[in-house]
Amino acid sequence: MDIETFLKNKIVGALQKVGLDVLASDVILEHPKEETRGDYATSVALQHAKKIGFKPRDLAEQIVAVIDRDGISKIEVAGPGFLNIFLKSEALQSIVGDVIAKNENYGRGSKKATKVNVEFVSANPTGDLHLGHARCAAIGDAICRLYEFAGYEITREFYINDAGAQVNKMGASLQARYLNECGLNAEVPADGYHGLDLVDLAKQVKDLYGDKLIADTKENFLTFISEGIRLELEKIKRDLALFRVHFDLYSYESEVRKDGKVEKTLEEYKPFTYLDQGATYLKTTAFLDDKDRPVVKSDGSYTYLMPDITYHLQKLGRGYDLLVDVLGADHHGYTNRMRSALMMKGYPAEIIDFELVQVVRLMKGDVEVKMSKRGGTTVTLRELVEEVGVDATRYFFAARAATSHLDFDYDLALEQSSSNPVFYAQYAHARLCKLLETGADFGIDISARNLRETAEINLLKHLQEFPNTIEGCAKTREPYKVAAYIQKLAALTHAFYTECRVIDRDNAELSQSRLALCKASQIVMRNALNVLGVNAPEQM
RNA sequence: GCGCUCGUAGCUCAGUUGGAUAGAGCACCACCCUCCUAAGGUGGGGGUCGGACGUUCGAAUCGUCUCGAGCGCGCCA
Repeated sequence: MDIETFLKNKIVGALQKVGLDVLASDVILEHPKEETRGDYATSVALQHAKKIGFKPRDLAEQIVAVIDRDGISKIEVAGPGFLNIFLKSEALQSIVGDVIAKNENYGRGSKKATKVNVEFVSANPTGDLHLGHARCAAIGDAICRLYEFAGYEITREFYINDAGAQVNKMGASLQARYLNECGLNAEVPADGYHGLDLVDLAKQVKDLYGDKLIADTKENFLTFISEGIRLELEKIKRDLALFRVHFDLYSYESEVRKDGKVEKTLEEYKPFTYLDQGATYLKTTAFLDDKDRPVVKSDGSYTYLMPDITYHLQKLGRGYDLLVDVLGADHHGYTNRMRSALMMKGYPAEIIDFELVQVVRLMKGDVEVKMSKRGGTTVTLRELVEEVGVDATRYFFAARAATSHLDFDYDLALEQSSSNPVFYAQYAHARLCKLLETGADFGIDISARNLRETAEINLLKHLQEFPNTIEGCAKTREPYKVAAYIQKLAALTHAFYTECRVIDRDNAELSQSRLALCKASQIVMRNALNVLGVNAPEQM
């Protein structure tokens, strides 16, 4: 049993003796910043005193009087009624053996029955992935990794809008570029895609088809669209792989629309639709929306919303307990429409959740970098990765709350010093690996019984928090808190390294205990970095 | 006008769902290698938590109002 559960059970037991029924899961243990306040502190007495007509301090005194002291060296009442708990050192030292035994599974949550579908990136197949997609990819994948590590069953899904107006524009733009490649005059439409990446695709199309597509026929146009989508998607998948993001499922809008599935869905929504000026509206205001939304235009074609609803219902039909859509923050108006539409079918509002990812500004010093070097309109994911690397990019994007605007500091991401958080964490891991290698002949003492320095104890306590951190971050989908955990772990590791000499030929027993702590810390650092999709190098 | 996301140190951001003296990193200043990676560590200055009122033992956190920023409010996606 881990220490926190062990303590919580003791507290619950004590509360029972006083006549209060409290669940162990409702007991909140804190880690006081000041050592004088113990290894753990809790405010249970303040929270529950009123229920039985006690003053908080009196209840706290009662708890101290009756609590089982096994494993506890000291427990005292402080301030308005906090309980400060001091552990016996053996209790803390036992963490080391626990971590080493579980190794790559330390921190992994128990298997949950919840099946979660996370849809993210879902970029239109009309151009390269850019900065915004990169942040969505980093956050989306980190959320998935968090969920998986915490024990949830997850599906990573990418939705491809291959049927709307956007792909028609892309097809027309590609056609113009192709004609240019064939030495003919043609202009990319004003509202088309002017990026130079389409020139590359046009060359590829020409290599495949020669000049067979020159004639301006419907059939040829459809070929430009299908080939364009295929090639764009190939690039997107290649860039995602480079970024270490892999999807379980790619879903196509064209598939969603097949076999009258959208028509059927529309039919099912009949009780919630009405006609206005030739267009069909969905009564989303009956639920959470502030405005009804058109689903069929007056020309008979669907708005984007209709196939989107069909698609979400199809996802739910596959048996997920929760859908998560990771979207750019400018899509926030979309959330209530979709949620309302699902509620019309009887789903609870919580069946779907949205992660709104705020914009990224790329900064070089005080100057914002807006344009891509290659003449494109924005900086692409590929460029970013080539310049600063996958690890730094993923870490920086995942290390901030999705809802907050992010300034990505180019120079900082490249810096090889403690200023750069990624470097700082990876360096801590490499240092631990080096110590373990150098001290390999000592062997490791899993009991870690010689650890008692402040730097050692602080590190032990932090290692102990890892499983709870994972559990909590997964529930709230906040990978940036894992990054915060990593930074603290790195700081404690470096402090330990400086203050405690690990390999000491004159004191083998102490060395064995400290090497065990190194091993445990190395495991936790590696597991934590892995949650963010960042490598843990063994040497630097 | 309505809605969403925000407003915390000079800068970038946390703040464990209402707890003790509001934290971290960067930047700045001063220290620490005869010894495992100084690619590191220790210490220091720096705050009207945008503002006001309210809720209670207790508010950066919850409520109302207000000021400011960004985004959204289409038979676009």
